[in-house]
Amino acid sequence: MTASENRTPLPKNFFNRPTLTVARDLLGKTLVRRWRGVELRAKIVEVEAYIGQADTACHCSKGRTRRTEVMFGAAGHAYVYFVYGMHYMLNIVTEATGFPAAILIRAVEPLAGQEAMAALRGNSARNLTNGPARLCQAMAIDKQFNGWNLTTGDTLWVADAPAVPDAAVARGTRIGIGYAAPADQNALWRFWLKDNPFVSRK
DNA sequence: CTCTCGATGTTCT
DNA sequence: GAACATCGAGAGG
Repeated sequence: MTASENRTPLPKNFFNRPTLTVARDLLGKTLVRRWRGVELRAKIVEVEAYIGQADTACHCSKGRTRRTEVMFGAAGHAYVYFVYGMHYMLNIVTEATGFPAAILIRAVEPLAGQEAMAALRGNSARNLTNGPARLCQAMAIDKQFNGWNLTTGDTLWVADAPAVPDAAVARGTRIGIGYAAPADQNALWRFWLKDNPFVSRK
């Protein structure tokens, strides 16, 4: 088995660390989804961190509600939410139980199962996985995975892959958070792989 | 390439 | 009732 075919799920301890560290280390790892007998695989190429109740960009800044409950839970679980009346977003919960934080997966690069992904997106779609809602559609990720344990290797998980060197990592501000306080809008909490064509924006 | 705009339903005020 | 961690279509350069 080559590194690109690794199925070993990242353990809870990988996610139970400072969110910015986890975000940076998630780059290059493999998102795996078993769907109707097909294994969909994609490399994580862009992420954003949402950290704690003091972060006004984070949903958890509104407190512990039915929606944000998962973020207050154990690391390594999925936080999937619905926005704009039509889009799902995939996040991974980080840090200790009781501290709300998560990482939004913003873009991935398809590695296997591209035909199924294209069918899920609608075969006329031009952009397969370069956006948080697009990748959810391409990998059949919806509300059923909210609260899903991503560390067991069942149905949806993150597989280990070789670490990405610092020279390949870029960092900037988060996207689509104009409602947040200026300091939070300016935080460099978005990470992506330099020059990767599947990143959502330049 | 850029931009503007509408879709659509859950969540919280 | 307003806002929303977005996307795709359509108009224009």
